[in-house]
Amino acid sequence: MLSISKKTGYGLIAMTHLATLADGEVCSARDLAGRYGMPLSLLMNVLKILAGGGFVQSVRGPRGGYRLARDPEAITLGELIGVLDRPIELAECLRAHGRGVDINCKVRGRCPIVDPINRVQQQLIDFLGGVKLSELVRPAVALPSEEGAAACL
Amino acid sequence: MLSISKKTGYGLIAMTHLATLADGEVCSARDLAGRYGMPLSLLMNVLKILAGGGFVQSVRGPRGGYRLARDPEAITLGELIGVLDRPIELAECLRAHGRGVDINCKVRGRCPIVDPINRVQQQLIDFLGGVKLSELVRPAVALPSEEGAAACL
DNA sequence: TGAAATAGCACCTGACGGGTGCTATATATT
DNA sequence: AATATATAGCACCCGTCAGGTGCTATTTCA
Repeated sequence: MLSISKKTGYGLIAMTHLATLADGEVCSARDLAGRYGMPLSLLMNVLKILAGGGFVQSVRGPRGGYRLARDPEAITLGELIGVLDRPIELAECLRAHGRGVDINCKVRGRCPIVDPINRVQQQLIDFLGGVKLSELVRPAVALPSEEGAAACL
Repeated sequence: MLSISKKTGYGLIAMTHLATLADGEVCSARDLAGRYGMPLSLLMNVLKILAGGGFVQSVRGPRGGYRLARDPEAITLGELIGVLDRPIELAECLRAHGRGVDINCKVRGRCPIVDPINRVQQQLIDFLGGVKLSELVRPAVALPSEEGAAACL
């Protein structure tokens, strides 16, 4: 399937919102979930992963929440997908060993499409690695209301 | 998940092999399955789908098999993924209504990432739609042996 | 007539995406 | 100190679907 998981979708929504915050400001998971109609506990899982990956900083306690830990210019769509979903891997045999092709296949004869698919995969990785979070925020529509629903992802 | 399904993988292997056949020659599903170690009945499903989609022609009866129905130059990776896997759709809300954005979301407020993701998706579609089967075949390694195994996809 | 091939079902099964709930821990406010 | 609000970290459930198997019908060459 060539699609983005809901986890990644929720993560992207959260990240784009956090990117609109003023310096030092934080936003709670509850707030984010309420704004965009995302399931709270699932969003917390996502934010936890993002915190572990160094994408967001968490502030505990009342008035706590999350803020971006890095410049939106320095975060790419490829990275986020890699952390929230899984590293981009068009085929099992193309494990991300740097840029090499790893053969897990129980192939005696060579599979005719490993090389071509690997080429395509590299282009895909390069492409997604070039899409910055800041670009996703550009027409940034920060929702003002407390309640909305984004069940689309 | 950003990956190619096994069905698509099997289909690609089959198509690349068929692309190496001489004019008028056919290759049976059994032969293909044997060469590349693909499960026969599953491959037959795949070939059936490809036949239905007008990508290959089927010849029934003994000495029958499959051949390409179109010029490898006129078949794109994007098309094959669309038929064997499903149309490329990064998010549910981005149904392939031509090029428009369709909102299935139960969104009251606007989801902040629909537009950016749609842009990315379009670029992805354009990219995969530009990869021709003929390009995948280029270093074409047609397996000579009767038996091999390509369990990598 | 029989063997070799595709055509077309129906069905099984394991993995995983998506989601929920509970408990522990940190911290600001009172 | 107490309490309320937040994150942290689990354990677990469930429906869907990719991946795969098996059987039967149909076509067609030898």
